Amino acid sequence: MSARVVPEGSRQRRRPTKQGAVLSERLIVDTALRLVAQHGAEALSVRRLGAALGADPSALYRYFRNTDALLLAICDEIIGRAQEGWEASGDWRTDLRAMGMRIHGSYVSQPQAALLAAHRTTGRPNETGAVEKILGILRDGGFPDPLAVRVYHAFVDQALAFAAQDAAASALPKAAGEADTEVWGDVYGRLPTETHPNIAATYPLLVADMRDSGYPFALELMLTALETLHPDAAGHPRKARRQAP
Amino acid sequence: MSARVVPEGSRQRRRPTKQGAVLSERLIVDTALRLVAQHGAEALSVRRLGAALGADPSALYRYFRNTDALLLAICDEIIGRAQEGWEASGDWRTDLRAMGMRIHGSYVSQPQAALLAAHRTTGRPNETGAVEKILGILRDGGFPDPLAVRVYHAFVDQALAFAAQDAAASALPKAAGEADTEVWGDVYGRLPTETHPNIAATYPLLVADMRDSGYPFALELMLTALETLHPDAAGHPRKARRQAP
DNA sequence: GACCTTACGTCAACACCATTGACGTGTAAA
DNA sequence: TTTACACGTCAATGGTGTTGACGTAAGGTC
Repeated sequence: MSARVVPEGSRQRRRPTKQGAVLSERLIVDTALRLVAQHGAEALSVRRLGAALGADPSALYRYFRNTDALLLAICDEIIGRAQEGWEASGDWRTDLRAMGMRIHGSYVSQPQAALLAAHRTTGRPNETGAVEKILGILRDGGFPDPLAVRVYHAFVDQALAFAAQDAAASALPKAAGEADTEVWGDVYGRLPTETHPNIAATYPLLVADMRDSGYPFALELMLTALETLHPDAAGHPRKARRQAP
Repeated sequence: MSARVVPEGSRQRRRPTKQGAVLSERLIVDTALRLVAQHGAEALSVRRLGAALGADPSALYRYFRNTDALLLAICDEIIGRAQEGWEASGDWRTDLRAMGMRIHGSYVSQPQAALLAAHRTTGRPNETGAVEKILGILRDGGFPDPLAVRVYHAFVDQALAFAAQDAAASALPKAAGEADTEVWGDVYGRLPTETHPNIAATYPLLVADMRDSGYPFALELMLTALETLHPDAAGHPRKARRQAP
């Protein structure tokens, strides 16, 4: 049972299932994404996916070695959708900002799948393509290689980490999500000045701010710091404005 | 079976299990943490925890409504440990850096609990305590309230998001984790210069850098940016050094 | 010390999960 | 037309969280 999977390229026989579906890697991934989008991350199981496809669950093992391989395929699809139609502007700040927001947005738009996907390295084409692009932005932007690599790492992990964080918030089972929201009113709103002076003093600001994602601001902070680290900033620390000089 | 759980405060009867263990919320949480530390993330299941305690697995449901409640309890313990023995130095850079690394480190040391808890708001004492401390660092450090709140949000979310990200890596089933690592050698190492010039040019640097967490550098970048945003930096953009002037 | 109440540990069962070896059918190539 | 084998199906294995029923022993009361 070791060589069960035939790679998609060399598949030839397309035998339909009892229920008439003709399976393919593509169809399976799409169905999985639809399943997750409709019924939540916990709805994704081999059995349910088999049912949604109109096939025996074990048929999936003809296409993916195990569920992990299937997950990686799903991840790559999400990464691909994030890059669709992107064009480099030539300014590294603009391009990094756009890339960050695209990655973050794409994952958050598929919260359930993002949760499964955000921490894996797939090595598939869409992923390597994204890595290549971001490294290109930094190197073409004038960052020396060792710095570019460190920045790439921090930048990508920040985008993915926040994406997962925000996706998780929207993907929580409804009960848990409401419980979390209530905590802000029930617990934080009632903390006395004596024990928690800083929370008490800033409570209205806190409640308002915590409603949105912290990523856009965190991203701007990272870009600000990168201005400082950029070789051009060495002698003449420019005022870090986006507008034309 | 609805009112199965008796809150820890009003427990009185301490009946030992067949194997002689006397259960308690505390003992269960500690045992769970030990189990994970010793045998890895995948060793934490109700059945295995029951065995480690010397009790029937279902006995746990006398103490926690479900595994989610158990993991949240574990989480509060982790937040608590992150702050143990911390003392404010008075310098906001130093204190933020220490707090960030403590939170991140503490979560990463308990990957599976971190995964569940990093995006939840518990409102329990250890959590509110941490919020209060970080807000204090920023406000005492001279950040005006609206900025302090925004920075707090970005800072905490970044620490938690990276913690979850890195925790996820160590919490992966062993096979999946190795697969991710291998991808860096098998796929990224073989990408040709023609299609992926930037990856090919920086590959050795990339491999070396991706082995560690991106968080420490991301944290330094955030601190650098905060120097720029701090009111003191307005007229005389100081050279952003940690040493004495 | 005897009695009650009931907390709580135990047992058995349920429904779900991923995975795999064996099997036979239908497809595509020869 | 024959043949090989890809691949869909079936059945079984050993894991998971969770729950209802049950009895025992612990604690409070007298």
